Amino acid sequence: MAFSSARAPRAAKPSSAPVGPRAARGSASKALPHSLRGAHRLRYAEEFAAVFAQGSTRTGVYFRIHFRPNKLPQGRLGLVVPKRAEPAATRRNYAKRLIRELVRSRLRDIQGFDLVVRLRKAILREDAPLARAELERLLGEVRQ
RNA sequence: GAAGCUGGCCAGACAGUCGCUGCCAUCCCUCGUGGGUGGGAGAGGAAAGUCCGGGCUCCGCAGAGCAGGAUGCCGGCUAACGGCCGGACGCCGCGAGGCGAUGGAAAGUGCCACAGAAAACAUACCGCCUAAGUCCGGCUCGCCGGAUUUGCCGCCCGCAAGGGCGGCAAGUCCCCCAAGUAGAGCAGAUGCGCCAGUGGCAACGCUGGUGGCGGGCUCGGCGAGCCGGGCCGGUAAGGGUGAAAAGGUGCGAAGCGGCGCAAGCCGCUUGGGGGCUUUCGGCGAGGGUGACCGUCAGGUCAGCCGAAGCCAAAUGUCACCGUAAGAGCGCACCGCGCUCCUGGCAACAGGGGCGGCAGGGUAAACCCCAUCCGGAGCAAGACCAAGUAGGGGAACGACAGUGCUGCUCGCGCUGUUCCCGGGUAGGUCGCUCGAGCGUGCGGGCAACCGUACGCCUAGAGGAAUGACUGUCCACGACAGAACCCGGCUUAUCGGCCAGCUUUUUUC
Repeated sequence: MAFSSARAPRAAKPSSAPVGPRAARGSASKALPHSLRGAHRLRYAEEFAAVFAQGSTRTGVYFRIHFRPNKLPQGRLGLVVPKRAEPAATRRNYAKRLIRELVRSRLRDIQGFDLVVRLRKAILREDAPLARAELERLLGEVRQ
């Protein structure tokens, strides 16, 4: 099970978690937020665990997404790219970039949600459009 | 030009838009894991495998022995190395060059496919030899009795008692014999015998019959001799195999074989052990000399002489063995071993001399030898905040457990008592200025070293380099930092540069 990513979960303390919320104001001044900086990320193991435990799930060929309302003005993204799905480090990085780029352009769809995207199958470079379309479809289901 | 060899370098480029992570400057706020603006930086030659070596950090430092691991031609470089450089040697390549864990195989153990008698030294096997022994087979020759006791039967002699002869059965013995245990059967009318007839005075015949004896033939038993084979025994040379079975090659001479009319040419061989022995030599009971010691019996040491006998033995000689046959040599070179000289720091190379040519390979098989090796690793480790009883020090110390890489000894810890006050992935540091990079100069064949000047070149922490658009080209491989260096190995699209080699003037 996803060694590289599962490392974090255990530790995060509950007390330190709820700091992020306020940051959203700065970006809120802009019409469309395109940034995926600190406030838009899931950082702690407890946050991941909460999404897995309480969120909804949609599954496709390449991805499985978990999401849950977070009572914040912005959406937050977490990635799980297991070594089992993609053994080569280079292509694992490629998959993360692909996901981040796509989510960044669709930030509005996940506003107010914590989202975890989990890779299920290696994405070959020539299959990228397929994977991209699938992720867009899955993201579309978040708000329903 | 083409084909190659070696070394080095690059790792799509440019522009725009939207994004990501640090850094610097500045600004804003709800003051922190926040945000805005500007500037500048942002993966690799392998970042990989984690295979070596080191730095750094903590732990241990009480060691000793055994075990274990690594390395393995020589010299140098280096912080260190299993790396690099230079050299030596071996192999490969026409060559530039490439490859090589390259100490020891007379310390021991093991292994050596197939083939082969045999794969390691001692045999066994084939082959060869074979006196005696033993077994089997063949051929030839010989033998298949005698004496005696008892019983029975037959015949003869005698009036009878009884005696004689022969046969059979059982038993005993062996003077003699190479053998006597075992004989059985068949045929034939001729040698003997017997019967009948007949001739003759007789000796002696003739004719016919008979199958008793001898002889013949067949089978059988036994013995001897010879031959052959097996076992046992001996065995030096030889044994188409194989990567390898104990040196090789050349010339001359000799011999044999083949080819050729011949001259001549070609091929093969020139081995093996053994007996005897002169001289020289060794051992040798003992004798004698000198020195020393001594309890005066002798002892020790060093020379000398030395009977019988034994050993060794070049050479000589003698036959013998093997080979299709015969000859039963000589010289030289290479290799090998020992030794000396020269050159080299050394590995090693060159040369000279001597030699009874005696000993397969494998050590990335165990092993032996030499050298080196404390453990764990940045989740090391340090600090801070918040927070529960985990930790540290000292003293004592029997058992048990446990730690010190493994084992043994040994030492420590867990244990008890007393004292101290804070473990952990939440954060900060460690975290990138370093055995650093570039250029020049100097030293060195080189690896590398020294020096001057210049430069700062990722530091993330769910983890940063991407997406889209356009243009161009040789159409883009392998692949993503996680404490840091030096190496090795592996993966890899294409291309560039330098030096060199071969072929050579057109492939």
